Amino acid sequence: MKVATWNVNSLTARRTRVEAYLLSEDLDILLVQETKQNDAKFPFESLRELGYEAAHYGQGQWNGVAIISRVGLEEVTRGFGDDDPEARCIGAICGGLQVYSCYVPNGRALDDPHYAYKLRWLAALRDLVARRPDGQRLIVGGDFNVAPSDLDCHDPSAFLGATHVSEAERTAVQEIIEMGVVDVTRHLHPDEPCFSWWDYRNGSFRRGCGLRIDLLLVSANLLPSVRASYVSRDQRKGEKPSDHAPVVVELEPF
DNA sequence: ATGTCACAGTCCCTGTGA
Repeated sequence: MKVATWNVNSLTARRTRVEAYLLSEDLDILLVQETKQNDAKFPFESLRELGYEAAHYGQGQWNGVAIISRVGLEEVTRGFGDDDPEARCIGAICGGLQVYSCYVPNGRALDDPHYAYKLRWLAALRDLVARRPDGQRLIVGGDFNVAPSDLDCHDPSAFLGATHVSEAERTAVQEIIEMGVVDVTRHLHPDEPCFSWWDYRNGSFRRGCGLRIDLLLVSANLLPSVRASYVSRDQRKGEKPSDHAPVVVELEPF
């Protein structure tokens, strides 16, 4: 079983790339963020021809999250069941896994109301993880817009006073992890940066100036099944890349 | 180097968000 998360920065602009990646990577489940399209535009038909079902929570030109699966897709949930007005979380049961695709608010700046919204949003996600049923196999994947530690940032000194690295954001992510999930890429690669995002500007990718902000949080009961986790860096290369690369986890059958 | 994308509307440029 192979599961990936990918902020595609517009599925309209990235559809061909996403479809090619599903096949080349032989994915069972892809958790997508920033589709930036409404449900009417989502390529359900095209994905079906490739053997995938999909569920989409779209919001016009902003946000938008999806789950693409070839191992079943049931019990789809949109949002947290609270009053979040933005399309940032979709859940489903696929192949015996409860999966969520999450697009955590950016925050913009520490003194911006969007930053407070980001912290509230992460607290709501923590509560969602906390109240899962005993024994559930859970994967929460997405663009967290938080670099959990300094190893996840190419230049921590350049980010002083910025979002993505603040103590409150890191604490909020840590509080989710304390609910019994594991940041699986970091768990398997304790010393490598494993960046997943590089700014389009400044030749950031070429210069290695990235962040690790796309995470796969897997419930601890899945750890014995975990075989590998890695970043598909090649997807940041070539024609019209997203500014994010996909992050993958491979699981043995359970 | 405030250096790139993608989107929608003001519609072939500009403002916004990332």
